[in-house]
Order: sequence, then structure tokens, then C-alpha cells
Amino acid sequence: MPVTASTLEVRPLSRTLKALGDETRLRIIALLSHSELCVCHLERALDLPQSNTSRQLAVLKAAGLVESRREGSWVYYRLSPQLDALCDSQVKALVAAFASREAIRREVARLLKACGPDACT
Amino acid sequence: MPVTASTLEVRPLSRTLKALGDETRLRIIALLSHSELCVCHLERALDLPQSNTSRQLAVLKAAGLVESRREGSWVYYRLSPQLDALCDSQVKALVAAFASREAIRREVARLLKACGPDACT
DNA sequence: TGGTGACATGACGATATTCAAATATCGTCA
DNA sequence: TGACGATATTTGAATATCGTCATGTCACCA
Repeated sequence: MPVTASTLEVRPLSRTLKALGDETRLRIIALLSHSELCVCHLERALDLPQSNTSRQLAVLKAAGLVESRREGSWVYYRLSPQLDALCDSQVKALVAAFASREAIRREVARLLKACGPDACT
Repeated sequence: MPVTASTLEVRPLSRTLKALGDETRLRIIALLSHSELCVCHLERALDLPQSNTSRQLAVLKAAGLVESRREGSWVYYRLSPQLDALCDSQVKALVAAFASREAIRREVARLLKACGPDACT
């Protein structure tokens, strides 16, 4: 019996890892490991054009890594819970590594003060 | 201070995850989680043409995920230790999940008997 | 209702990845 | 050395991905 992709059930995992295999998207995950953020936050933190930021978020969303909610004009993104066990362990390991980074935490705190509904209104 | 890829040091991780973001390559990692194997083993287990198997192994090797040693005509592949801390935690989580799968273990045991230097000579 | 800011998406060129088939290389043995 | 099996690499065509520009949509407000 060959070790097929389906018997191993690696399909969800391969999609997840494929979405994570990109520097920009990993930076987004690193930021979201600390807090829910809206697109304008991410745009500034990543120093990327708006359309590019939005595109990478769409990729992460399609892979089930993030989810979003709308609040007025702003759309907030946050990490999404993982249903697949393999995906869950991978994402948990990643988030744990990023969440412990003090430098990221500070940057996120700065972002939350500098812009967004609490400051831009 | 923007959250750049270099300050986050996600470059090695993005390369690793990109290499892992493929069903075939994940299947190879799953098999190698149980034992060192040669290309002929993998070819049969994956039911893939030789050139494809070899190329996927080259991708994994370029990403530093596997390493190889030659024994006569055969080339054995095994998982490679990870120097980067982020890569290491990701790979460890993956290998732990695969290593506990009894079905994979049995298939690997079968392969090791059915072909290779111990059986094909 | 018109205007503006926040975000998403269609279209495009540039670049990268995929696979199979053919070919090249390497080690072994006669 | 010459032939053969095991593995690696090259090739080329199809496909996918990336980043940007322009445009579209949605929510809010005057």
C-alpha cells in the first residue's frame, strides 16, 4: 500500500504550509500572534502598498490561517483556530515562537496607538 | 520601526516552509520521520517516476531539510538537523506527528524488507 | 446624494514552479 | 575498459505566483 497524500491526510497541511512559506505572510502571522490588527496597521508595519497587503491577507484567509471581521470602515484580521490536528500543531509552534518576541509586542503596541479606529477617527 | 523580514529573522523559516508546502514532499518527510531510506524505497512508496522523486529530494536538500549519504550505488536520505530555532521547532512538531503514525511505520518496515541493498542485491 | 477613506479585486508583465521525457553522471562488476 | 543499474540534471512547455496599477465596492458623513 503506497503512502498516498490522502491516506496521510497531508492535504490541509500542505496548503497551510504553502501559505506560510513566504516572508511577507510570516511577518503578518508574527504580528497577528500578538493582537488582532486591521489592514491599515499591517500596511504600516510591513511597509507595503495597500493592494499587496490586502492580497497577502487574502491568501492567508483562503488557507484558513486568518479570519476577519468588519468594524465600520475597518477590517480586523486575527489568527483563525485550526481544525486539522497537523495544522494546529504547526501553527501553535509558530505562534508560540512569535508571541514571545518582545520586539514584536512593542511594535504592535505602538501600532495600536498610532493608527486605527482609536486614533484615526 | 517596521517589522521587516530580516529583523524577524524569518528568511530561513520561509524557505523551509515553502519546501514543506507540497504534498509529495510532506509524504517524503513522513516516511523519513521513521527511517533513513534510499531513493528506490521512496520511488516505490510514493509511486512516482524516478526523476520526480529525485527532484523533490533535491528541493528538500536545498532547503536543508534532508541530507544524504552514498552507499555503493544507492543514496540514502535522512532528515537533517535544523540549525535555525524557528525551523527546528516546526520540523520537530511535524516529525513528532508523523513518527507516531503506526501505518507509516509499518509501510516503512515493509519497504526496508522489500527492496534496497538488503533485498535487491 | 455626493464625497471620502478603507479595503478588495481585475488585469497585466515579470518571475518562478511544475512535470515528464530525455540525457548525463556515478558506482559496480565482469 | 565496457555495460548496466541507480540516481541526478537538463530541457521545454504549461501553469502558478508575485507585485503593481487601476478600478470597484463598501461604510460613513456632510
